[in-house]
Amino acid sequence: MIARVTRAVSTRPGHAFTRRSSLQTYDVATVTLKDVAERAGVDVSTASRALSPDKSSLVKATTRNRVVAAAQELGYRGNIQASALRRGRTGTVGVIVADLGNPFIGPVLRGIAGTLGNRDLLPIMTETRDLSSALSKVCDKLLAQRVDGIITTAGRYGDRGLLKRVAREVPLVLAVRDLPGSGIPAISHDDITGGRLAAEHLLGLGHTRLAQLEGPEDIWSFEGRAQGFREAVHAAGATCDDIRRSIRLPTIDAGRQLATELLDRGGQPPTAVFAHNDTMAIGAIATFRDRGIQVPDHISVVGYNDIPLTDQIQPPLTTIRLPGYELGRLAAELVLTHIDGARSATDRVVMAPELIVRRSTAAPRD
Amino acid sequence: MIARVTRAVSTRPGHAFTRRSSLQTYDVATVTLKDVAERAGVDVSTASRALSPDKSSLVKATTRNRVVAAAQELGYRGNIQASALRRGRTGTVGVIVADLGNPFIGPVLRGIAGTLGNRDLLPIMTETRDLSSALSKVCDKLLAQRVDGIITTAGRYGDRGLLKRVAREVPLVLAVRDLPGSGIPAISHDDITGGRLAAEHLLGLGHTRLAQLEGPEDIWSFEGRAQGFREAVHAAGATCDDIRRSIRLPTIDAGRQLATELLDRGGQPPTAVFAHNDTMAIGAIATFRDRGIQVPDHISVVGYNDIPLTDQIQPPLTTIRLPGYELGRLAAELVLTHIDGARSATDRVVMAPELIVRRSTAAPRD
DNA sequence: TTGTATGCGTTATCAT
DNA sequence: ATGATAACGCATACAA
Repeated sequence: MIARVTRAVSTRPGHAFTRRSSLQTYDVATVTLKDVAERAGVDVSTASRALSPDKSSLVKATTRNRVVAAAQELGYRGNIQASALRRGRTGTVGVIVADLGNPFIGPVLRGIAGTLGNRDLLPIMTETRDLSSALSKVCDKLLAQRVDGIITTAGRYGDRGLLKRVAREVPLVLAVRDLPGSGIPAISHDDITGGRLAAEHLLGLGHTRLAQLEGPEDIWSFEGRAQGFREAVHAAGATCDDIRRSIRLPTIDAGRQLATELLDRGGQPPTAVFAHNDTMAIGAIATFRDRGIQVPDHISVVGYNDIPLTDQIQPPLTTIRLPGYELGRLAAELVLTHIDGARSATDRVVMAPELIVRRSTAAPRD
Repeated sequence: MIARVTRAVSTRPGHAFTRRSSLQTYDVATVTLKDVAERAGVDVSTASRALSPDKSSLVKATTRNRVVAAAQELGYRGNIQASALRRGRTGTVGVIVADLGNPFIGPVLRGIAGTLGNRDLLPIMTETRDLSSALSKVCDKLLAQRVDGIITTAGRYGDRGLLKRVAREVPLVLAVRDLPGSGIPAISHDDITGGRLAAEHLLGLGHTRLAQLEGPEDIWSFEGRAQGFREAVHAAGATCDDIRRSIRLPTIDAGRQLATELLDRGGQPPTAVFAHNDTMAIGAIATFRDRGIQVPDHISVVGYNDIPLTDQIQPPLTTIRLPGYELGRLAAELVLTHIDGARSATDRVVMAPELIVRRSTAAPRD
C-alpha cells in the first residue's frame, strides 16, 4: 500500500524512511505519483495529466476517476518540490517586512496571505529589522528558494540597487514604502498628502508653532510625510520644527527619544506635534505625560497609520489612516499578475490617506 | 557565461527563459552547478562537494578555492528545490497562526523567524482565523510543500485528531496553545497559574464579586485560565460569574460583546473582571466607559498576554505577561531538534506567567 | 486517449 | 582527491 514498503532502498533520500527520534516516529511514507499510477493501472504520465487541473480534460473521464480514486485512497499529496523543479514554479512568494513587532504589519500580512491563499500560493516570511545587511541576506535566501515573487515593505533608499537587481530576477512588488524612480511596481500610499492632512488639521485648529518627529531617514514613506507636512505648515506662514535623528526603527522608544529632544531643545515649545507613525506618537505622549504636559491641553499630537488600539489609548489618537489590509491585498494581487506574466495596467497604486480625528488634538490654549 | 545561452532548449522549464511581461523583463539566467563546475574545470560532483559546508573538507583546498571563486563569479545560487528533491529536506518550516491581527503574535513570529534564520531555515506563514476547516487545508498545503517541520499556535481540541495525524508525518510543535494528552511536543504557558494569579490579585484587593470574560471554547489556553481563575475565586469563598458565549476569535469586539452581556445580565454587577486576553480587556473597558462605568473606580479589569501598548492605554492595563518572543524562540528550537532527529529532553515546556500590576485594578469602593 | 522517454539541478554511491 | 552515474518525483514533447 505504501511506497516505502514496495521499493528498493539504494540512494533513497533520508526523509522517506520511517524515522525515529526520542519518542516520536515519523511515517513519511511518501506516496508518489508512481504509486497512484500503479494502483490505477495507468502510466505516471496519465496519472499526472489526470490530476493536473488544466490537463485533466485530456484524459478520459473513466480513467480520470480511477486515478483520482487511487490518489484519494493512498492519500497522495503531490510533491511540490519535484513539481517546482520540473516546471520552474514553487508556489511560494517571499514576504519581507521590516519589523514584525509593529502592529501595523498584521493587517498587511493578512491581506497578503489571504490573497495568495486564494491562488494556492504560500508566503515565506522574513524580517529585516530595517537593516540593509539583513535585507541583502534575506533576498539571497528567497532567491535560492526560488520563490515565484517577492513583496517587500522594507526598502530604504540605500537598498535601491539591491532591489533593482532582485527585480530583474523575479517579480518584485514594493508595499507601503515606495522607491521613487526605481521603476519597481509599488502599492503605496500618498504620504505627502497624508503629511499635508495632518498639517492642515493642526493649522485649522489654530496652531502656529508646530513640530514633527521624523521617522528613519532614507525611507520614502517618512520623507513624504515630512515633506507634505513641512510644506503645508510653511505655506500657512507657521513654523515647523523638524526633529530628526538617526533612529533605526520608528518605535515607541524612538518616539520618546525624539520627544525628549524636542523638549530639551529650549526655546518656546510647539503647541502641536506630528509623529510619523502611531507608535512614535504613543511614545511621545508618554514622554509628555511624564513631564507633566497634557495632551491635548498643552500640546496636540497627530500620529500615522491608525494601527489597532489607537482608538483605545488615552487620549484616543488623531491619526492618518493607512489601510493595511487593503494595501497587502493589492500588493499580493499585483505580484500575482506579474507572476502570471500578464501585463498590469496598474503597476503603481497610490492609496489615499484619510484623516481620523480623535481626542489627541485640540485648539491651542493661549 | 550564462546557462541559458549555452544550452539547448528542448523541454526547459518556463522560468529559465528571459520572460517579458508588460514592462518588466526577467533575466532568470539560472546558473547551475554544472556551469560552476565547467568554469572551475571540475566535475559537478566535485563542485557539489566543494560547496557543501560539511563535505567541503573532502576536496583539496586549491580546487575548492577554484570552485568557490567560479561560483562567486557566476553568482551561483544553489537550487533549493533540486536539493530538496534529492535530500528530502526543504529548509522550510510551516508556521500556523490563528490571527495575524492579534498584536500578541508579532513577538512570537519574531522569535520563530529569528531562531529558524540562525539555522538557515525559512518560515512559511499561514493563518487560520481559528477555523478548523482552514487548519486542515493549511496543513495539507504545508505537507505538500514538504516543510521540514510545523509550528502551530492554532490548535483547538477539535483539531486533535488532525494534528496527531500531521505529527506522524512531520515534526510538529504546539506553541502557546497546548493540546493536553495529545503527546505532541508543546511550548506553552501555565494558564492555570496565570488565571490563579489574576484571581489572587483581585481577591487580595478585597473583591468578592468577580467575573470572567472567557475566550473561545475548545482552546486549552482559555480553559486553563478559566479554571485557574474560577478555582482560586471559589477557594476564597468569593463568587465568580463566568461569561461564555461562542465567540470565535478573542478580539476587542468579542470583549465588548461579553462585557455588554455581563452588564445586561441584571443583578449586582461584579466589582472586578478577568478578561482572557488583553484585546478582550480593552474591548470591555471601552464598553464600560460607554456605559459610564469607571475603571478601576467602579470595576477592576485584568487582561492577559501583556501585548505591546497595554501599558499605554488608559488606564494602563493590569495583566498577566506571556513572553511571546521567548516562547516563539523555544518553539523553533524544539522543532529544530526534532528535525535533526535528535532526542529532546524537553518536549514540553511550560513557561511561568507573571502578574504585571498597572492601573486598571484597585480595591473595590464600598 | 494513452504510453514512452527525457530532463529539471542536485547529491550520494561507487569506482578510480 | 576526484569523476561517472543514477536517482529524487514530476511534467511535457512526441509517438502510438
